Parts: sequence; C-alpha cells; structure tokens
Amino acid sequence: MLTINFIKENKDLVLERLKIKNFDASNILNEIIKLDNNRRNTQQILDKNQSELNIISKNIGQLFKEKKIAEAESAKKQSIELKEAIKKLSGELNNIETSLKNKIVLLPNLPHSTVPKGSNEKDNLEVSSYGSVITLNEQALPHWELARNYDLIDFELGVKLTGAGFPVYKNKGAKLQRALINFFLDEAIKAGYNEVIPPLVVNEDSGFGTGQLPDKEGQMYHIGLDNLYLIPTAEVPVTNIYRNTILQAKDFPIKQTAYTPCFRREAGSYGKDVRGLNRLHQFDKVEIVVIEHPEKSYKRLDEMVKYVGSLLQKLELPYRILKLCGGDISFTSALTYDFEVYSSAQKKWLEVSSVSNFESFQANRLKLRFKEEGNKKPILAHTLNGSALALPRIVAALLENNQNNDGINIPKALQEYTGFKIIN
RNA sequence: GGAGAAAUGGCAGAGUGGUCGAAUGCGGCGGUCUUGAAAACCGUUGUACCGAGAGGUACCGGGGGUUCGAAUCCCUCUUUCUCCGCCA
Repeated sequence: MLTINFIKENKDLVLERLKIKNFDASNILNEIIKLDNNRRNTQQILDKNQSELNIISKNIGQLFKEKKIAEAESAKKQSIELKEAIKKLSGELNNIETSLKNKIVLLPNLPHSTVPKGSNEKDNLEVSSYGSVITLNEQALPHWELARNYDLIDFELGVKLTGAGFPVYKNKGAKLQRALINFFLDEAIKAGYNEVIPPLVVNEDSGFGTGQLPDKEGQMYHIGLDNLYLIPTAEVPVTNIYRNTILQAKDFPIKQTAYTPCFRREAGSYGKDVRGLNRLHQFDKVEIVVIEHPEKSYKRLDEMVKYVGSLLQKLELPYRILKLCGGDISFTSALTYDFEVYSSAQKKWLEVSSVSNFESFQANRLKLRFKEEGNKKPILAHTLNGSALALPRIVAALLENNQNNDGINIPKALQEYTGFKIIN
C-alpha cells in the first residue's frame, strides 16, 4: 500500500511508474486525492465539534457541583444538538475513510526505476546465467516418468487421497524431499537467517498485511468455518510476525527463514505446464524473509540473490536469473529477480525462486516501522523475501538432469543429507 | 466441550461515572555529581489523525450501546488464566 502523502506529493511519478506495470491510475488517483481532501475537511469540523462538546461536558460537571441545576440543564440541551452533529459527521468520516482505503488498496506497488517495460514473461530481462544447458540423449525421460519408474512420487495416489496436484512422495523420493528441506535450512542458518516454524494457517489480517487479501483470495484455500486461510507461502506468516511493530534502527537486518508446505489453488492453470511437479496445489518450500532499513534494502536484495544462486550452484544445476518486467512483476513487488533452472528432458526453464524487494509497500499494510535517532516519527521499514528454494521443480530438474543408464545421481552437496548417492 | 476469573502505557500495577492519556514502581533517554562508573537526585519518556503554528481530536483487548460526560455501566466478539471433560 502506498502512503497517501507520497501519492499526493508525487502524483506524476506514481502515474508514470504504474504505467510500467500496465496500470492506468489516472482516474483512481484523482478520486483518492479528492477523497483525502474531503477526509481532512470532515475531520477538521468533527474535531472542532468534539472539542466544543468536551468543553460543555466539563462545564456541566462543574455546574452540578455548584448546584446550578438550571444552568446545567440548559447546557445539556445545547450539547445534545452538538452530539447529533458529531454522530452524523463521524459517520461521514467513516464512510470517506473506508472508500479511501478501498481505493488505495487497489494501487500496485511502484516498480523500481530499473524494471523493464513489458507485457508478459517473454519480456523479462536475463541478467545472468550459470552453468551450461545439458543435452540429453533421445531416451531421456521427463521427471514424472522417472518418478514412476523408480517409485519416488505417486501422482495418482494423491488424486485418490485428495485430488490432482497433491502428490505422495515415497521411498527415496520422500527421503530426497526431506534432504532438500534440511539442506536448505542448514544453508540459510549458515548465512545468518534465524529459523522459525510458523502456523500454516493464517487469519485475514495476516493475509492483508502481505498483500494476498483483499485482491487475490482466489489463490488461497479458505477455511470458511473459521475464516482462516492456508498459507500460499511462508512469507505470509513470517513477515506478519512483525505486523504492528515499531523496531529500533539497530535491530536491522532481521533475517528469518522457514520451511513450510505451501498451498495454492492456482485456479485456471491447465495443460502440459501442470504436468508432474511443474505446478502443484501443495508443495514444500524454504523461504527467506528480511526486514531491512530502507537505505540498505537493495544491497540486501543483491545479497539474497547471490545466496539463492549459491544454493543452485551447490546442487550443480544450471540456472539463469531474470529481472521481471513490468507486466510480470507482482502487485506488491518493486523489484523481483526470478531464478529458473533448466529441466533438460522437458527442455524448458522452470522457475524455482523469486526474490523481491517490496520496499515499504507491505510495511505500510503491516504497520511495520522503526525509530531512528534524530527522527521522532517512526519510519516504514522495507521487507524482502525469496524462495530458497521451492522444492518440486528442483526435484524435477535434479531427476531429469542427472539421469543416466545406472540411475539418477545425487549431487555431492546433498549426499550427506540423503544418505545415498544414486537412485536406482 | 462445560464452569469461573481476567484483559490498562515497553513491563509490573492502581484507578468503578466528570479536572484521567491515565497514579506509582521498574525499564529507556537526557542531565547534575564523579578521573570514570555505580548510587543518589532532577527532568523526560506511546500511537494515529487534523493544523503553517499555537494547539485540537481519538485511542485503557476489538466492535456496538447507555449518558451532557465512560478506562469505569450495559451488550457482543476475541484472547488469556484456573478447574472439569476429551486428547496427540
């Protein structure tokens, strides 16, 4: 959420930047500014009336003490009129504030000045790559066939238990899953992140804080009976730990990591893109979340990007890093780097991580602020996060890229976690 | 799930209708004293909104109500604690 003051002071900049996200804000911006002026006026009148009423009320008390009953009674009459006016005004103010908020909430975050123009993922900018694309022979199998042949993952069984997109991991497939989780967590801790195990179900306030609500509730599974949501990513509960918090500047950076299953409805996706592990309703992910001083957040973003790259290097997976264009970057993000690994039997790139700086967009929703010396007012912090990493597509790439006549080789860094060097 | 008690500032804890944004203690910050520190003493110490400023308004778990006036009374929701039941 952008702050109203920023919008008013930088209207042209907001308009121009949101165009990069293909968002035409001209109408809504005018409405917002009009509503805000309205809000101020109403507030002023209301405060004045309220102040008057307070004075009269105090007087009445005094008059009663002095037994000046008649005077007190006439003051009462006066106050009743005021009270009605106040009631009306505060109702108005409430309505104005609600519509103002409903409008502001529709505005996406401003993209960083380096975000390229573009309409979809084809316009993303490749900023670097690592390793070379592996060419397999013609008998190479896609991961879903490897998973079946070696009895690692049972997609049909998941359909029986739950539905499509809820696979059952078995045998060495299950062990590999657990190994990756532990590997990612241990690496994150080595890199200075503190591990947390958050709830997998969150309330509405949390969903609002990180930007999933009110707009994208279709993405999340909703537990209607209790009005709770299954988390689509650990970002939601972990960032919300600091909702409604005022930190000290010396607390930065706050670096957290969490493993959680993630639940996504992914309504509307179809076809070969959802085959096998490519897109699931439930998947495992280790997330890194950082809360940082505004002046240091982009430096921290670079550090996070470097860190995610180091994980992929240890797993010996070729990858490329994309800077997302305006059309592909998320509603809440100012700058996002996607990591894609090459899945050599499917012959395509799979997104395995998304590392973003949200600047103060989430912080404003979260009321996540900090105090700094020389500044009496609390300032909005910056929030960042990244997948480190999402498991299914990593598994897909590992299985496909490392297959040979003997089986599937486990990368060295992972062997102490799996306890085996090959799947055969 | 049943019965009862409670929710106040960073923490502890007073306050049962008017001058209470709220005593007191602890903590934090600034100062005096000191070579330095501690102790002692003095001062200060929340958030949001409106206002150029002076200043004003709101907030005592959330929401609603009674009243000229609510931290204080009523309704409701949430959370916590104690006891009982069930249970990984």
